[in-house]
Amino acid sequence: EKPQQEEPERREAQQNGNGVLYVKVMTDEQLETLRKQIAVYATICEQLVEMHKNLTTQQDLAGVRLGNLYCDPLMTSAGHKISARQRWTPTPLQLQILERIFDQGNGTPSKQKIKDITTELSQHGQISETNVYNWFQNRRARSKRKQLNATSNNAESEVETEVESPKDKKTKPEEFQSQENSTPRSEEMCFHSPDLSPDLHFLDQHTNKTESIFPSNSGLRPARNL
Amino acid sequence: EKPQQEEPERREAQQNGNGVLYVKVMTDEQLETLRKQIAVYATICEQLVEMHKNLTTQQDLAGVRLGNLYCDPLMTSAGHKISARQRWTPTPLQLQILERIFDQGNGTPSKQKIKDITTELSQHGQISETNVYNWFQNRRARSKRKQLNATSNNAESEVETEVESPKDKKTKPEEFQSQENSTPRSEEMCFHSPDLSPDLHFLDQHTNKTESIFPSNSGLRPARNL
DNA sequence: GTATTATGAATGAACG
DNA sequence: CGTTCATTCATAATAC
Repeated sequence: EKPQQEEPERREAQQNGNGVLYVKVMTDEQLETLRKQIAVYATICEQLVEMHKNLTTQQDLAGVRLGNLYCDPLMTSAGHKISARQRWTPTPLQLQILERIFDQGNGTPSKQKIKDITTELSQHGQISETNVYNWFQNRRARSKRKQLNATSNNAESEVETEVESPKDKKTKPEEFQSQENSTPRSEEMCFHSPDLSPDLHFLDQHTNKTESIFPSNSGLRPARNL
Repeated sequence: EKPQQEEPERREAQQNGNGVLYVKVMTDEQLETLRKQIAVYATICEQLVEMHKNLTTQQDLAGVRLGNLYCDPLMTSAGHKISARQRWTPTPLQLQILERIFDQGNGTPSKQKIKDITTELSQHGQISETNVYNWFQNRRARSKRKQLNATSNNAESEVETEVESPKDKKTKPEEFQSQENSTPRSEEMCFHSPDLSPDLHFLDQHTNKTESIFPSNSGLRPARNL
């Protein structure tokens, strides 16, 4: 079942300085549908959270654990090898905080700073100072590499004027290499709003300005009730 | 009840052969971002629903089996492909060249080398330096792993444990190394079960049709693993 | 269609 | 700090 306006191929060539930039094209209706879907999800999530809160006031969830109780499917024959995760993985909340700190630009977290951050983050999950230190090291290095890559093969900035400037955590240099995967893993999923809307912008191909798809303040935050 | 936000007019006139078609324009990157955001919501919703079910039924969590039941009204519609590519796939020709270079033993793909190779390969299909870099990384890593596995197979008797290998080099005594949340608080609650309640009808009161503009199989699939 | 495998990409940690 | 390694995840390709 599909929307009425049809066009199998909806790529359109758009000229920029360097040649052809491929963009996706949506109709108004499709956009509206999309917007609604997101809004619905947002609302549902909030309601479910609310529901959950009500329920948990009477019941503690200490027992809830996603154990590897079922053993490791990969090691069935080997038997007693319980694979423990050996590398730290930041929870979404931790990541969010880290990113925020990183974005504040104070590039070099001092020793003391690391300690503080670690303390704060440890409230949201297991973490060590080493983890924090490494994270900043990696974050900086990769950010820089991306920047270099971007400037080297792209002299022209067509979409720029983005909200973010110094950190560009999502600026994707190549148009055909659009991975940039910050895909949330389900194990790390939690209730926090996945940071919707603020960074989403449409490209105005005529004025070279960007504008947000949705109004930033009311946009995807229905929040009321179903 | 419909999320209430008024969208200022952001139409753009775009010429096509048949006249003026009003469309929205997104870059690949923007589309990808959007898609991920929705996916996050979808996953969160599933987890919340699951949690809610667990709580309301006072069910012992150890016994919760997850069915691969997909009942996502938002995602199951047949969409058309808006977003095409997600990951680079080398053409046979490119692969051939890459393998040849790899076999030459100069296991060190220097930065400049990468550039050259990329340039060469781009004549046979779309490719970026990152792709080349990743390819060599992966190629080397997997080659090495195979080697290790092969030699350890010699020992026999013990059934293969796969991940475990006599690689002491990296073993660093990390005192605070660990992952799993030992104290789940409500914000961090995570569930692995991809089971979605069949009787959730998200869109019912918003629209009658449940269509998605995204292909159901290309990324909005909320659950991590099938 | 569904399950499995191969492999591109992301990333925490280590090295120099 | 920049680079590299090791591990993990998601998905294209493929088998069933």
